[in-house]
Order: sequence, then C-alpha cells, then structure tokens
Amino acid sequence: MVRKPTSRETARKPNMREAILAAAEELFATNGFNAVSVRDIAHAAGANPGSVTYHFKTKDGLLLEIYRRHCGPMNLRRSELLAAARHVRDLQDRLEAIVRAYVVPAFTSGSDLAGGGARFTRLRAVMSAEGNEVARKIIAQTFDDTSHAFIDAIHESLPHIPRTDIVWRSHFLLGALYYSLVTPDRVSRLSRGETDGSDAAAAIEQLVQATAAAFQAPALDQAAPARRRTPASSKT
Amino acid sequence: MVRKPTSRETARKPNMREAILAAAEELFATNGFNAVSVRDIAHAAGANPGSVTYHFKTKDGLLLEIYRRHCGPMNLRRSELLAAARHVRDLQDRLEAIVRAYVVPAFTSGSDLAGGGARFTRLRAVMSAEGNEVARKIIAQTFDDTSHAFIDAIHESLPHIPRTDIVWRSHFLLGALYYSLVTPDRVSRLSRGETDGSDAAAAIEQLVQATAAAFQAPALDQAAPARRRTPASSKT
DNA sequence: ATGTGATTTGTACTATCGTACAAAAGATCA
DNA sequence: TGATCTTTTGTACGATAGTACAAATCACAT
Repeated sequence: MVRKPTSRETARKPNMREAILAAAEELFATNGFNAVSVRDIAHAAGANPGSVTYHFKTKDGLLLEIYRRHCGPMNLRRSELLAAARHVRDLQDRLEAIVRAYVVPAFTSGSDLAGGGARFTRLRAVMSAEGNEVARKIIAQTFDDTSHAFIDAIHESLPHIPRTDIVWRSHFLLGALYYSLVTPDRVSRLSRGETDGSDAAAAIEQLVQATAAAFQAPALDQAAPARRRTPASSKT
Repeated sequence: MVRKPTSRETARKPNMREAILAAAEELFATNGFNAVSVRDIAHAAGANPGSVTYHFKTKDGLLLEIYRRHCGPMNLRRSELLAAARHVRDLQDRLEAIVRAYVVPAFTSGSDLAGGGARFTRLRAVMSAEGNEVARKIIAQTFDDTSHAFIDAIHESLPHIPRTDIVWRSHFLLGALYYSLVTPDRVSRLSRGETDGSDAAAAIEQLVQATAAAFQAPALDQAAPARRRTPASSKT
C-alpha cells in the first residue's frame, strides 16, 4: 500500500489549493452550488475558510477554476477521438465511434484526478439544472464548438436527416448522459439490482448503442406539427 | 359594491395559497431549491413572507405540497394513455404510443394550472440534479410504479431485448426529457435558430421518434462481453 | 352590527452565509 | 542568520436565510 510517490505526485498532497478544488468539485457535483457553503468545502478539504478566499477570491471564482481545469483536456480528447472516428468506413461503426468520442471523455477524461471526468460532467449537469450563471457563460463559449463539430460529423454520416433533427437527438444524448451521472442509483433500483447504474463502462455502452440507433431514426419534418409525415427536405 | 358570490367554493379573490404555490413552482423550477428564498417566493406571489409559513409551515412543506399537487393527475394520465397504447396493433406505432404516453403528460398534464405540466417536470429535473431529499423520497415511492409499468409495456413489445437494456434506455429517455425542459435555449442556439427548443410539440415529436428508435436498437449482452462489433479500446 | 375563526401583516430572533483582513506560520534565498 | 514573499489561520462584519409570533385584517354567520 505504501508507495514511494513520483516527483509529480509529491507536490500534490501538501497542496491545499488542489484539495480545495477537489472537495468543491465533489460537493458541488452532488449537492449543487447554492447548497454548499464555502465553509463546507474548506472543512471537507481540511482547510480554513479563509484559505478558499485567498486562493480563489470568491465562490464563483472557485467554480470558474474548476471549469478551467477540466474544459481544455476534455474537449481536446473529444476532438482527437472525433477525428479518428470520422475515418471509420462502416456507417454503423462510424456512428458508434462518433458517439463514443463524445461520451467517453465525459466519463473518463478531465484533469489527472481519479474519476475526475465523471465528477466534472456531473457537476456540469447540476449547474445546468440550477441555471448557474457562471457555468452558463463558460458552457456556451467553450462547448458549443465541440457540439457543432460533433453534430457536423453526424450530419455528414447521415445526410438524409435534417440538421435540426440531429441537433435535437444530440441534445437528448447530452441529457441522457447527464442524467446517468446524476442519478445512477435509479438504474440499479429499476433494474432490481440486475445492473449497477454507476458502472461507467456499462453506461457508456448502453448510451452508445441506444444513441447510435436514435440518430438513424427516420427524419421528422417539424415545419407544421399538424402535417403528416412527408419526405420534404427544405434547406434554408 | 363588490357582489358577494354565495358559497365558499368561489374563488373570490385570487387564492393566496395558490399564488404562492405557483410562484414557488416557477422559481424552484428555474433556479433550484436553495437559490430561492421564502421571501423571493412571497414577493413573486405578492404575499407576505409570514403567509408562506402559515400555509405550508416550512420551505420543505411547500415543496412537498407542489409534488402532492401534481403527482396524482400526471401519473393517472400516464396510466390511461399507457393502457390505450398497449392495444395498438402495429409494433412501431405501439412503441411510439407507449413513449408518448410517458412523455406527453410530462409536458401537458399536472394540475389545472396553465403549462403546469412542463413546469413541474422541469422542477423535478432540477430537484433530481440537486439531490433534494424531500423530492428523492417522493419520487421513489410515487414514480417507480409508473416507470415499471412503462418498462413492462416496452418489454412486452420487444421481448428479445433484455430488461436491463430497456431500463437503461428508459432512463435515457427521462434524462433527455428532463434536459429538454431544463435548457431549451441550447437547442435553439445549436440549430442556429432553425428550431425553437421551447416548442413543446416539437420536443415531444422529436423525443418520441428518437426514443422509439433507441428502444429498437440491437440488444447489448453485458453479462458476457465476449462478442463486440467494434474493436475494444484498451486505453481509458 | 358584532363576534368568531381564518388569514395576512409586520417584525424579530437566531443561524449561517460570503467575504475581508490582520496576524501567525512557512518557505526561499541573499 | 535575517529579509521577504507566500500561504494559512482566526476572527469579525454586514447581509440574508428560515421561521416564529403577536397584532391587524378579513369573511361571514348570526
């Protein structure tokens, strides 16, 4: 159990800043932003409340730093995987690879923290639900590029599906992804113990399989809800 | 001057209790539970803070009453629609009808309040994300029956798909449904204005179409992960 | 009109919030 | 070593939180 730490890990333990970030990330992700006090975070990190102010100035600043810490690596990993997925020959395999490129980093990537990816994604889900302003700004300017690239890749693979439909379906994917991380216990409960909802590998495979099928569903013309299904495809 | 309208059932003046409930519902659904103060609610309802205490005793009691108000009608409507959907002949149509039975009441049903269904469902999404204890208890004991009935209906229509997969996919459906109500603006933004994310009818149709396809995706054998269509990625 | 019970108001109490700031403690290097 | 900079601690302040409660007000049967 006792292991000689490498040079990179050595600086971690006494680093109070990192401990605060990790504690805040965990608490925000599970309880929301407003339910967690700066004192809660400091206590969980074994730090003094004043120390949080010193390192991050404000509570918003702390949240901002959490995003800054994760957004870069995660989107980098996504674009790498997406670039590779674009070259897959078989359509079905390519769709799955594209979805995987979007989903996998959300579960595993992030900073070098263990399980940081899933924790950060859950945090994003919660901030989104709470309508957090700090998060909203960062999300729009950081993730929209990635989302568009992902949508474009899907659209290229499924040119007969209107872009609007693909936007909706990718939106559903993100919602499903978020919800899987927010309440994994619900899956365990409803499956009567046959599955562990917090099993990341299982969640990823289920999500990829289901979403790849959803993207391939017949197109929907939404111009007029009362109108029946027609193969009209109008590009504006 | 003011005519007295006979019996006690008449809504003489806007019932303050209802106004408080509506205001709380709206504020909780958009900002979360902890971010909204009792004073905020009272002010939005044009009431006095003390009046909230009088009618609902505590802030938790207020949330509890919101749930009590909506859960019954919504689940009743769901079971009605589900019962009808089970009898649809064509498999594809039946799947869509079942999904619709789950989705439509979440958008439209609820109490007699205008647009109350979507608002309450959004509130549930936010409470779920925040890990609200009051909501968690009610959800588990009120919605699990409905969820099981829904899963059973899908499973009967798709007997070759393992129940576990259906649980996952219905979980994704709920996540997608929640997310559509939480951040409809994201759909508008990503579609570059081609679609209005807050258009309930469009959201429902997109959700039904995508989810019906997802349920029909090939089964996933996770008990014995020997066979895989795509090469397994050994890297995390 | 008057009494009565149901509501609404105004206010106050205590706890906790985010944040500020000075002093103490470490760390670094001449 | 002492000087200087960084980090941590302890404490305090004003704002606001949830809730309690007495007084004021209202609806309405008598």
